[in-house]
Amino acid sequence: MSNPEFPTRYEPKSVEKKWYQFWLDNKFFTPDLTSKKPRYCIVIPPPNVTGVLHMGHALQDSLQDILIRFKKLQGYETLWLPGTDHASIATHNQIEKRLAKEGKTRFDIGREAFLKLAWEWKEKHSNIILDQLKTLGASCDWTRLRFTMDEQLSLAVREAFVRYYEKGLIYKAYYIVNWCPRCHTSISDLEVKYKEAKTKLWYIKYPLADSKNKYVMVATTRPETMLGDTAIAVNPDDDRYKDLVGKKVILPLVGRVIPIIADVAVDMKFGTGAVKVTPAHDPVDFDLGNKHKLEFIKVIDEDAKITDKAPVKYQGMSREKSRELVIQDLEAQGFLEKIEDYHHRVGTCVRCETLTEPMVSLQWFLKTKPLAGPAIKKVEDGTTKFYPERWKKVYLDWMYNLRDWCISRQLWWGHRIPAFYCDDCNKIMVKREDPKECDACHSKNIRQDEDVLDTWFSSALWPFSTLGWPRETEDLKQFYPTNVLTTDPDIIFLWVARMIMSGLEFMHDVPFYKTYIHSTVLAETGERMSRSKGIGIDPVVLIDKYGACANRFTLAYLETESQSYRFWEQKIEIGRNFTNKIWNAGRLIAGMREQGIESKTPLSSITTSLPTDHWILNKYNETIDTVTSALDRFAFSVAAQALYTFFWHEFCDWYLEICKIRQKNGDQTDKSVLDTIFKGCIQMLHPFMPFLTEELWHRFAYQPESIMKSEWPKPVTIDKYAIDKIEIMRELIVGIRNIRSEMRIDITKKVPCLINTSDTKLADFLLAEENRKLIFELAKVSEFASTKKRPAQSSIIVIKNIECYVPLAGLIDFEIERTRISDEITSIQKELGKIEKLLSDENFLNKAKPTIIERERERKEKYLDKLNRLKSAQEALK
RNA sequence: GGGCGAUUAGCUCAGUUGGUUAGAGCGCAUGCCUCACAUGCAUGAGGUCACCUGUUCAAGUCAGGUAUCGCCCA
Repeated sequence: MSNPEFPTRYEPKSVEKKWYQFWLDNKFFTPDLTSKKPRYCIVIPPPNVTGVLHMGHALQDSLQDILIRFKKLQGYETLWLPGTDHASIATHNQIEKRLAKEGKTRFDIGREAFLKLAWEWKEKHSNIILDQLKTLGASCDWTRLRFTMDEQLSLAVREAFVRYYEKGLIYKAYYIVNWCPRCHTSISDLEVKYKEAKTKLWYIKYPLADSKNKYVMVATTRPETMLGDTAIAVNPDDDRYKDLVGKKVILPLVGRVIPIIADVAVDMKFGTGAVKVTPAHDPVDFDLGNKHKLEFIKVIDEDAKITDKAPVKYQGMSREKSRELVIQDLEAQGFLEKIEDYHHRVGTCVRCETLTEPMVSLQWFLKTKPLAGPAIKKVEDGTTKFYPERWKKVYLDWMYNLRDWCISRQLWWGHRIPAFYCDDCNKIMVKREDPKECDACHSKNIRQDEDVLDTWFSSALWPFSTLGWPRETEDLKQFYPTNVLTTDPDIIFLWVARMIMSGLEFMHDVPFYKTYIHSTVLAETGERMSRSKGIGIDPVVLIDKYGACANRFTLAYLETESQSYRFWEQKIEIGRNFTNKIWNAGRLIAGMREQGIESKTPLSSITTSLPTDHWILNKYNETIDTVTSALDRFAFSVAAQALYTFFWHEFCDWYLEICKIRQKNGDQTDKSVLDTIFKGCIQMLHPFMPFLTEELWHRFAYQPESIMKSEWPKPVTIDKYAIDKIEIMRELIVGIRNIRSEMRIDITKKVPCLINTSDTKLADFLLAEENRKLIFELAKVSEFASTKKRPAQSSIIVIKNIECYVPLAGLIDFEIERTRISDEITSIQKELGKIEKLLSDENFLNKAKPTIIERERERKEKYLDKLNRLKSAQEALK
């Protein structure tokens, strides 16, 4: 059949743009706030505004779209709220890179000019990823598109900051933070990645102040920081050093006299058991410094250079250079005992991989303890749940050990901290509106804090700031709390935890009831995909090449509870071939319709009396149940596979073949069965394949005007009386095909076939005209009749209580037939052996459930019967 | 060091509450361009479920341990 209107291959390019525009034009993505339907809402995890789509987005957003479209069909008023975040550091880096090309830094051009450039950059790039989401088919409500630096969302950030501050949860303090000398800002603990590094362990002698020929030896991986040492620490239980605690040593190269302190935090097994303490440059030492009231001497500055607090000769040197010189000097002066190879983990900036520098710095912090309590409780008590459940523990473990969050960044792109300082009286004001003068002394000499907030501070408000908070909007009333958040494991701490905390703080309710953590898509090698390393594939290319539907379906088909899966281009053939299969089934059915298939859908009750119709409808009903319950528990792979198997291997391979035969024979059937199933399938496939299914919906002129507006299919009432018999018929057909194949019987040559059974109802059923015709065609059979005796020179098939003979004098290779039968006897005997062992075991008979015992007895009967028949067939062949 | 995953067919992976001969896709073999589809159809081969020890009438499935790989946290 060649029909230019319905080509033999599904061509996604020709339909995708059209339908996306159609959905937009009809505002199908925008919820009707006046409807009576229950609400279902997802807020998108906002991608970076200047980013591009990667495989992780493709998966994550496909899954969200599947959920939204599924719930919409199920009768919910849905909202998928899209948006982007400003990605403070990432965007900053981009702009700075451009400036660097002109030989400039941001400080050369100043804050205003820098922000102008950043906004230009944002405007230029913000549409890229959004347009890519559209090609994926994302049914986001673009009329509600949000950006974290929108006026409204910025207002929310400011409101949140002020409220936290007024409650005493935000404070400014000197504290040890992670500093990136290249990004030139503090970063949070979560933004530091620890990497394995091969380095040395230097052993340095610190002479005792009261007896200079005695010394304490310490081991360190960072000798240059010794310039800022203010103590030596040992474990109080360490017998080696008990006598020394309380004494003083002289810091080599510097000459400072520093104490030896005892603290349980010291690991006796590390190095010599004595460690140097640099409170200004190490988190553990920082705590020690506070506890033991040590001096904090900052010897490394924001550029990672040695400060003027160190001896003059080292000042202004880089970390690396000063290390070399310190070692050289220590050795020259006899303080260096030895050097060992060592590997440990060093902190690097997630953005630029520069070694981070722990340092004491004046920053803004959010107290997390008071916020964490309720956020822990809501997860412990199941108000908000993680899927798969194991992530709950990951969340809780982190929450139990939460440290205060450093929220200030020494950057310009972002939400500027609404704190104002009076230069005359030093008052700090944190306000919703910019103040004109100092509250205390009325001086006009006031200035705003230079720093901006961590991007995640605004992201933490996302589930409600996007809905209008702090205003009490209709959106907020209708869609908060949202239903589910879908994201990847990395984001649990960065975002999920913080959203739950701020949601509870400001909205007094969780931001979402369910958190689905999806798999990580890895490259073929099992490595994480990375654009910069050239590992992995670009979803944009895949969508262009194979279409969005193939891409989405494949990703969902592979999405199990596993923590990751490998993906490479060839895998998309699963989806590509399936889209084509659906398309072609559509072509076939369209052709049948032209020849008189009427659409009587929806079917409330089926009028067909054909057993094969009831058989396929039964499978169809099961598929509806499987898909519905799977999607409700985020079992995407289960849902996709159920649809795949039913549509391809049951509906196409069997039912459509049956329909073709009926049509060929000119038989009248209730064609609405065909239509019901096809329609229901494309509806269930719609969340996975929105474009293809909308295209078919229109080609079949189904109602209503869009598949998006239709209702999720419901099971059809059927009669199961003949389902077992159909299964026997299928086994029979497969059996005959097997014989034909093994005996190398040409496809054009039809074979005669005889059945022998004591079950007269079954015999009548199979011999009934409508079924006989099916067997004729599907198994290429010439005659089909009943017999009581096995003909000579025939091949045999034994199924339950029926056997079937294929008499083929001259065509059967008896050697093959003998092998075939003896192989089957062997496998049955093996199985029978297991069953008999079970049934003769008294423990089994006493302890197993009666239904299990009964089943085993039935199986034994069945196999024994089959075995006897095969044995007599074997005899006959001798 | 702690936590969490993974280990099932040549490859990539499924296997709910322990209980019919452990499944799929790809690949492979054989035969087919059969008037929806060769991105297809039919048939088939292929697995001591990583290893050890337990629990149980019964373990791929539960418990403990070992090995290898991966992710996260310190």
